[in-house]
Amino acid sequence: MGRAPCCDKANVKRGPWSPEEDAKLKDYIEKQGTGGNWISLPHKAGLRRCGKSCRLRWLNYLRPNIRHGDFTEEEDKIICSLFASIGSRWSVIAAHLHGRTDNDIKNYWNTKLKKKLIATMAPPPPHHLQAFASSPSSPSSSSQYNMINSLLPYDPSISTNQLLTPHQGMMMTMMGQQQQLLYQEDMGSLVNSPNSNKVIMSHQEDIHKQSTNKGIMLLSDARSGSSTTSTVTRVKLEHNDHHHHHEEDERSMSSVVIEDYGMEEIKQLINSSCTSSSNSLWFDENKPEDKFMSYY
DNA sequence: AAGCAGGGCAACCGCGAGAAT
DNA sequence: TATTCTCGCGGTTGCCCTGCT
Repeated sequence: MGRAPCCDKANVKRGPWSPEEDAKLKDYIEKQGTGGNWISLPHKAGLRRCGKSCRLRWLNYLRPNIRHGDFTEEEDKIICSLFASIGSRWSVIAAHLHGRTDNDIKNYWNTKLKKKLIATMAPPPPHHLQAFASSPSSPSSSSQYNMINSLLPYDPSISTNQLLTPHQGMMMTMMGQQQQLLYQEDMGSLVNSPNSNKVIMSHQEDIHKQSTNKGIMLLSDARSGSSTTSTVTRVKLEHNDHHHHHEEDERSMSSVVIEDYGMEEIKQLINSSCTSSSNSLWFDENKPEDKFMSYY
């Protein structure tokens, strides 16, 4: 059984807000407050709107001290740094940017900042690029390096070192929420898993269960099937044997396929660049166990 | 001038979490 | 303890504007 709708959709107005509606809502909230109940607010305020719509309109547009447009470089830094460390938790990022809304930041990231970041990186071929693990510790291009250095650090309270080290724990805290791990025996059949979190949770078990497989680890966004957010972003050798029984296999597979740019790819760009400027913290290609452990 | 494509942004949708009952 | 309700969040959609042909 589905969830009951929050309002009678047939009797509420949808679409863009008129100045009159804005004025009604603003006036009501300024005088009465929200009363802690957005569902009943529109009726009290004389609006034929869904409570959720009112809330969104107030939070993203009408409430005092909202700023729109013209993100500063400093704000870019903050957004990129936080995105690299916590992912797409826009509300948290917004909390660090006075007067900005999560929606604004999300839109800004999706439409401008992400592209800006990608454009600044040395653009790899979009498909079947051999990269990353094949040269994980090589210096970034100067443009990439400069871009990232211009982005980090953003805040004395969150230093570059804090952001990047101990990198594995922090990055995997983030990735544990956002990414999935899949094991594929065949690189030609890469697919996204609908059970990403479970895969993360049971990762260690799977290592043992699948210890006989020559697997690769696939990382991608776990949240949606959107082409912009869940594209296969990175395939990297999964060192599936902690006891180094398959070193030959590993050597033969030490390469990465980047299928497309998605959210995770951007994070990787940010972080791989960060690591380049801090002595390659992602993993040490000479330590196979690091290839795996860094994703925990 | 008209049609088209792409970008930007406001708004909507559905879900999870926590509070209330 | 179970169920219902509400809020808040992130992802997605669709409209409008602008630039190009």
